[in-house]
Amino acid sequence: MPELPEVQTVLDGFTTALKGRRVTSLTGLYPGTLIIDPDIPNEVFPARITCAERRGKYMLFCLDSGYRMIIHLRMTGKLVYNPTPGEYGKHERARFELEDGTAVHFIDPRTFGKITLCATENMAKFIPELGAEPLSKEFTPEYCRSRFTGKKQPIKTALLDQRIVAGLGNIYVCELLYRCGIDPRRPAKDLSDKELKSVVRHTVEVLNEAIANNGTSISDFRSIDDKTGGFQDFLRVYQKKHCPKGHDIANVRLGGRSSFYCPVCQK
DNA sequence: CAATGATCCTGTCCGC
DNA sequence: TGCGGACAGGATCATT
Repeated sequence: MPELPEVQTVLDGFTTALKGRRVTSLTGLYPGTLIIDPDIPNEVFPARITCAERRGKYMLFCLDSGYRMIIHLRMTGKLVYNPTPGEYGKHERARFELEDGTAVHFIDPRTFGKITLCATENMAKFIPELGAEPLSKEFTPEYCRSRFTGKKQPIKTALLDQRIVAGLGNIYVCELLYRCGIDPRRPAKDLSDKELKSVVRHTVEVLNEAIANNGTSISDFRSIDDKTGGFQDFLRVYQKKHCPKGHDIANVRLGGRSSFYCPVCQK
């Protein structure tokens, strides 16, 4: 499931694959996958991508036709560059055709992923409120304190809230809390300043390690070249039976999500 | 306003 | 072997 490091990996690959190339068309192949802002005409393509950035788990693109594109992979979305054009299996939900005849396929078995085309001034309508980028200087212990004050919900749930921190998902929150030695069930408001410092430090640490390894290939995550990520080899608690120290891992549901932690190491 | 729950969707895995 | 059911979960919407 793509979280910040996986989205960054896909974005880098997609940008590289499309660098200097003209996209001749974008075709939606499943109802609801391709969303088009009613304020824009249909002539979005052909176009070149002139800029690409990530915001949380959203990929944002500028097109030289003057419009914007937003891609969210949700659970199972993948972008696959295919140098030999043609059909691409039953889970293909959208297709970018390039002028040289190659294509990028949007593959998404569970169909939650979305590609949005919109006018620049309408961007905000298609992107929800997002909190701090965890790899920016905005993400500090003081920021966490301000957002966690009065929050009774578990720290795990608060960190998954994209309005508080943008880009974290279930895997990395489980992992960073293990590194912090913090029980995921603890109310967010109860964390000490020292613990918030630890949360920030370990969030940055785990995300940077994952990015360096091209993400985590749990489920079926692949980069655009269909390569697996490598961070799954470094997971310490997520879907594990034992933590690195040999203790049994517990799995509780918090906010409807399975939450792996070590009852001995995390207090 | 905060917190919880249902929803979307399909591949995978488990038990019988 | 095959079937039903539980499970996975990001974001959104509805409910408490």
